[in-house]
Amino acid sequence: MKLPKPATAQAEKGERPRRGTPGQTRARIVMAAARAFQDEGYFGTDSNVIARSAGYAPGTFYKHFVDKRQVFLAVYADWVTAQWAEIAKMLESDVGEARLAPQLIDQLLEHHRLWRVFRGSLKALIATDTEVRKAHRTWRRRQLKLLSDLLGFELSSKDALELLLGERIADALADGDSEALGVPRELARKHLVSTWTGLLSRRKSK
Amino acid sequence: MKLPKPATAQAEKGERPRRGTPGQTRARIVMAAARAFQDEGYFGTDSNVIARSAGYAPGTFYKHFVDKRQVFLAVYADWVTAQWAEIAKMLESDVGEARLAPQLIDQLLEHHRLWRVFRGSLKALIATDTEVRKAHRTWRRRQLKLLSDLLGFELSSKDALELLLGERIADALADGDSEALGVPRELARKHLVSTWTGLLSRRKSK
Amino acid sequence: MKLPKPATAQAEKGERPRRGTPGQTRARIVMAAARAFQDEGYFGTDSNVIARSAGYAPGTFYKHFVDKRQVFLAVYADWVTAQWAEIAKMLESDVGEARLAPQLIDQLLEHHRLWRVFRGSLKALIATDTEVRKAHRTWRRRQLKLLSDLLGFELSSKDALELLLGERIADALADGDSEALGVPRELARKHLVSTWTGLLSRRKSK
Amino acid sequence: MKLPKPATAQAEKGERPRRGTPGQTRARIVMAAARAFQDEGYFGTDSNVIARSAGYAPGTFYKHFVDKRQVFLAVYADWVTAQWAEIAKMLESDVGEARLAPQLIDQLLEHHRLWRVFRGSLKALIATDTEVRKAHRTWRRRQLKLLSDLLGFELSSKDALELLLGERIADALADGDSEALGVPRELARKHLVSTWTGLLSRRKSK
DNA sequence: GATGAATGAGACTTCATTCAT
DNA sequence: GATGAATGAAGTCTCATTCAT
Repeated sequence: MKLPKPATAQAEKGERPRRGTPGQTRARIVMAAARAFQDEGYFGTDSNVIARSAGYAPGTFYKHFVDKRQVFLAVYADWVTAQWAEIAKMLESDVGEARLAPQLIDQLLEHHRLWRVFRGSLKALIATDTEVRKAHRTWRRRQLKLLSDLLGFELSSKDALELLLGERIADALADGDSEALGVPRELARKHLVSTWTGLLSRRKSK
Repeated sequence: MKLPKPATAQAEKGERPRRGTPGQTRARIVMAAARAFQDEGYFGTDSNVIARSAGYAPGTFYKHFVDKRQVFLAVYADWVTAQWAEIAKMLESDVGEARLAPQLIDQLLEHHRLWRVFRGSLKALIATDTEVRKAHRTWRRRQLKLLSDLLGFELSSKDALELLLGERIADALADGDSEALGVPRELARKHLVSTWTGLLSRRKSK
Repeated sequence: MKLPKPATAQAEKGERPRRGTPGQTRARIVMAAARAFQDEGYFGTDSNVIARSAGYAPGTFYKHFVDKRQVFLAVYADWVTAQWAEIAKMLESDVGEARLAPQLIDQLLEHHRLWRVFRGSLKALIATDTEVRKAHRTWRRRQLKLLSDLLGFELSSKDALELLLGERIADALADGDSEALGVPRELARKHLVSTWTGLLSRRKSK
Repeated sequence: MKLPKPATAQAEKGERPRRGTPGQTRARIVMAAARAFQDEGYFGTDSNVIARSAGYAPGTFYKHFVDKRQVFLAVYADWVTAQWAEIAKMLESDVGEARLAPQLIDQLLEHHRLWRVFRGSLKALIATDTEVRKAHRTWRRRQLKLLSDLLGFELSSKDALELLLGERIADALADGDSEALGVPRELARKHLVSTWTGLLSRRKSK
């Protein structure tokens, strides 16, 4: 199973618009939206700001997305896609077995740290917005499938639980929740590393 | 250490408003807000609706809360308080050791299920709103302290991590995230029960 | 059968707002809307303009009408109501039989002249908007009933046809359509007068 | 006097666009606009939709019409032209005198029924838009002239009034207004037929 | 002649908040 | 303490129109 390239790949950064292809424009808007959602949260920005900060007029936004929620879904798709692209790359590289799990975890943590605010909005939307919830479940299933493919074996429901926990811990570390409880970052990190070490040790040749 | 009574305790249900004590009015508004936040989420309701559904005029809302965020904080406080009151009660009751952990966990899960949407909003606000974030951290510390008191021993950071995980799993179960990953509810529940069984077994007489 | 008083009756003209009763505010907005619809047509104004010209902020408009269409319906109701109030008054006055029909017709023509643009919008909305169409039909039935009551006999379908024609001629005169065809205003007027003379002659004592 | 052929005559149906003569393109856009105006009304469609549904890009629309109002005028012209072409054809055919009037009326009614929504928009625009009003009056005069030509005698202003009434009745039937008043369709139709029978009986040989 | 991406003013509507009563 | 009418800034979205290709 292959995840699509993040749409933003098409938007050469630093570029200004003025009559681009729909794909580029869309990608620039998604990038701007990602930034905005991360800076102010979904409920803290608006489509006009997103369009302008991508270098476009408000109307352009709605030529590419039927409503605000749709950019959110697009950003979400990019987020998942980008993360799994990195994971896949690491798994396919020839980093020594011992160093692989820490590396994966560090990238997981970093990713969640960078997208902390976005993920806050995501949680709120999953709870209220049916369409976002549906998208979220779909991504879940795909992630599981993808990881099975990458590891070369079927994941048990125990594995899936560990995966889920991993993500939640990453979130907790990202928003400083664990520190508030006096859990040292390193402890949490170790927990994650050991979980994944187990997972990775079982993988088939590649 | 003692957590305050949930403010809503003051609002005898079924009561109609009209010139109550400030405390009663406030409590009624908090209750109405809780319902609204749970039904539509923080970003899906408005202060006028909350006031009206509590039986008051919009202005009354602002006599008791300087802004919308403050009711949210009040609801949050109630939420934490109510949950810990239940936990404390269970720990203080003489339920047999063996049945205590499952009972605690079931109440935890139920609590998160009932407040799923509210917790979605909470996540979003923690990520964007400094004041909510601060409140969240304060509650965290108090929870830890409270549990120590209840159990009669100092919690290690490992314990704290387990606690954190427990909450996150409860959230995951509440919003159906685990099902999407094919994790049977029972598996997750068992994980929680075993964690808490360990915790409880170490407690000092009371 | 009695038609309700036009809501605008409540709005003492020339008055400025600042905390009125809902009824007064609503009435002022309806009056402003009527003016706006008459000056620029339904599609030529907007709710903000209407609110401002009634002396209110945009939000106030939506406290009284769920959307723009609803003011239109309110203006429409006022229009019909006002016209029939005048008709009823004339029929109940003791103007000599001979002078009654001309007087009625002149008021009909004047009324349509004054509301020419509004009636244009009405036609467009009847054709496109289900809710307006429904309202229109309801008013139709009430008008017929009311006239029967006023005249003291049941109207035949032939009478109803004449009524309909009368209104359409009034419209045609109002928008200058008859002049364009070289139909002298007086000719059309006479036609109407003779129709109504017949109608009136049959009425029961009262 | 001769009315121009409806422009749409140039657009062979079923044809796809792409580099046609200006006339064909224009005609296709007019056809698409007619459909749109009839389906959603003038205020319910937009120029982009019209262009696309004619098979062109938005820009093409503005190559052929300086603004939205101009297509409306073109559709209007087509509407009148098409109707009078049919009337002329009937008058020139050798249908028996007795069957001519009913046939004319039925086509009149059908025509108005088919264009009900369009005519609603027309009414609104006549009331608000000077240019449309001017066009309307011009058409009126031409219709009168044309009918004189076809009948072979000068129409009196009484005749013109009957004509006007006929059209208004056709409108009333088309939008169900007469039914709402309990006027049976057949009654209205008979009224029209008898008017036209009179008119036709006076015509000079041809 | 045709394209279609882009525009931006502006319409509709919402909602947190105020304040005179 | 309570009211609720009023506010107005701001957000979502539309659409007639332009213009570089």
